[in-house]
Amino acid sequence: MADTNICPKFERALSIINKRWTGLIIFQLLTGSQRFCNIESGIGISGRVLSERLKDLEKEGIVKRTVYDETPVRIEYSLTEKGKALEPVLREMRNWSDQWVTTDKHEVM
Amino acid sequence: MADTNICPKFERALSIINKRWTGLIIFQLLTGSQRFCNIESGIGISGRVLSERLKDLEKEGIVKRTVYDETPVRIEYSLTEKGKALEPVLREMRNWSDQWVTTDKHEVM
DNA sequence: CCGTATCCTTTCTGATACTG
DNA sequence: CAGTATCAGAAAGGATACGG
Repeated sequence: MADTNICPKFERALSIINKRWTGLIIFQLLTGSQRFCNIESGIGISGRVLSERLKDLEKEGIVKRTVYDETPVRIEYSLTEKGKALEPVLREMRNWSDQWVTTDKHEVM
Repeated sequence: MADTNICPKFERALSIINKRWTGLIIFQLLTGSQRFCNIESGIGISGRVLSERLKDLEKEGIVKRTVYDETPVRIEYSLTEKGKALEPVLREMRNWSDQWVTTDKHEVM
């Protein structure tokens, strides 16, 4: 993507996580397994995009898709170890936003 | 933007930081003040977009633009307190990428 | 419920060219 | 050096409709 040379791994991490919705999806999954429609309504993402993101994250080994063979079938998404390891990142982000971000959106950039 | 209800501040933070290049720009600025062209060549961003991002970040109070009245004039960009406070976020991200991200790009998503 | 396929609109980006 | 303006192509997003 952007092949600079500062730090390839870091840049790659950014390209994974720094996509729209991804942060919210992981944030949501940190609270536990979720079904597709829960995530969808939980963060207000469209189905098409959520599907896309979940597949990306699955491919990256951050999210795991589990099929419970009940009737009707139940499918849940959860974080892998790699995904859970992102918790500190999100936590720090959360701290930062609590401290520095104002809610009054004078002008949303 | 995405008006869900999980955590407005957090979502806002994401919308600020989760834009392409922003992470890298801040990462770069954490090493100290930089001039426009340094950032530009440092991370391989086009001037047009860098200019845009810097203005965004300035408006958010994350980056400060300082004009040194020399001849020729010198302009440097640096992080504000709010910007520096992002260091832990980036640091955790860095840790995570060191631990979990592989460089072999089987297929860059 | 859990998606995928299509289509259409909006946004983003980079290249280029041009000021102070 | 430090940008801004324009422009055209690429990418991303949402809505809808449909299938397993």
